[in-house]
Amino acid sequence: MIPIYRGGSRHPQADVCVACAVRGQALFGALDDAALDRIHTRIESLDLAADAVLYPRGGDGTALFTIRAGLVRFERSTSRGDRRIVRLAGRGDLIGLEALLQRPYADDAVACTPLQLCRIPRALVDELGHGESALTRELMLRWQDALDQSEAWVADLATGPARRRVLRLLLKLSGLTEPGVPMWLPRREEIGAMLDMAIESASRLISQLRREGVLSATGPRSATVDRAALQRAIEAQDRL
Amino acid sequence: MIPIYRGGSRHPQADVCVACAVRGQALFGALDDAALDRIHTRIESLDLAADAVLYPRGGDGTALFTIRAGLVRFERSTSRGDRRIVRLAGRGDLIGLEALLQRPYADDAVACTPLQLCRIPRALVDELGHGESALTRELMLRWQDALDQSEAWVADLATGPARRRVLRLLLKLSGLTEPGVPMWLPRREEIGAMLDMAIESASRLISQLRREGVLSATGPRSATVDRAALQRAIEAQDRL
DNA sequence: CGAGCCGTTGAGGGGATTCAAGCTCAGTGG
DNA sequence: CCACTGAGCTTGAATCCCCTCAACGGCTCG
Repeated sequence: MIPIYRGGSRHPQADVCVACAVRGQALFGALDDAALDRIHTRIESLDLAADAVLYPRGGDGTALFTIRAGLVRFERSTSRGDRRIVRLAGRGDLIGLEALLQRPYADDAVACTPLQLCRIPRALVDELGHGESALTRELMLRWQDALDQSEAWVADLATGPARRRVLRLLLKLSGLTEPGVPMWLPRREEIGAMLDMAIESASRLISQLRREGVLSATGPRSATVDRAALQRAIEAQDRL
Repeated sequence: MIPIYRGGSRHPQADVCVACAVRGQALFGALDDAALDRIHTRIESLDLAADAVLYPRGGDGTALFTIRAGLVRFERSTSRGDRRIVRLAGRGDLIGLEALLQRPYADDAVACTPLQLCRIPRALVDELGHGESALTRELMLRWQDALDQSEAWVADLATGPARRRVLRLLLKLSGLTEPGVPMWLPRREEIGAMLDMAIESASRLISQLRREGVLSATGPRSATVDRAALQRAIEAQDRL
């Protein structure tokens, strides 16, 4: 586990940051240890249970968050009243960027799995941002990544017949999972909200893929996928 | 029209920029006239015909663009080989932001209508960006807007039955049109690529809406919508 | 043990696709 | 001048995919 205390003179959070597994890919990865030392007191670690709401759409953004472990989904409710999941974020992603612009959060952010986060106050980034062009560039990268993810969502998960969409969702989910550990398998209702289909359709397709050996459940909300079989299934699907 | 020459000492493009109708909402809107004077020689005006490709996905981004007039669509091709329109941009929008990150363009950008653009070299923004925190903030705003648009696309245009998606597309298109002028009406094949439906379905629904009086064609690729009737139709649709 | 949530499966109906034909219109060349 | 062509749009008919409605089983929890 992460050591909580090490050098007596340093703030515990500084050590946590230095040892952090995602630091290399996180926002402050560009900063050196000395800079980290200056900011550690402002960043707080945060744990959330699955299905907990990290922030609501419209809530005023006073902080952004780095995902150290787990999966977050972004939801909106449609004019019809039902919710639609519009994007996912995983380990290393920086979310809630709207906060930097003094804007309300654009989506509900909800934990898919148990979450480990770092909470970064808006003011902290503002302070560091002055003149710190490496940090600015890092921020823009995050924005572009999020945009890219969202557009890919349209092209991959909102296109084609139901079976194709489920297959591509499994591909994306398995990509968001570190090798070895089983993949997060959404509830049927959640698959429906991601792919715009009825829960019965989601259930039928997941069951079918289990029978085909593409998928096998390891728990109520987790599974392992046969990557090769999945790839074959997608190609077969696209050939039609 | 825009005056091309005014003060003898200034570069013609400077006058164009000062007089530009979208300057208030454009990237360099934050800059004053003096600053504009320094950069005008680097920005060039650009006109494109409908259906022309502004830049291709994967092309290396050496410039970004401000839309002065017209509509741009962003396309990707799916693994199945067919294309999918994932987002639209209109007047005042800044596009091709990836260029700032020395990244290849993420989508094909194609003109929906005749376009008037300003081409902004990447290097220019880089230079101005040093210390210029107002510009940086402006950039981040653009990024967040694009992300928001993309997520709204999922929630609005990729959700629900075909009729609902067509209605919401008309709503979005009419919102991107300045009042008075007729709205751009996509080809049926383009509607299909935006809403993931067959061209026959798109045709049937457009025809039906025309019969209902929501829509009336003013040309082969333009139409006017009855905003009130459209709103009523959407609400009726959502009530089901 | 009953209540409630979640997942599964079946039956039936409806909406969207597919296949097909015919239409208008612009451009081309006899 | 006008048939010829091809692209885009429309409409019909048949098919099929997916939704809806429904019933049922496993599971947790009060």
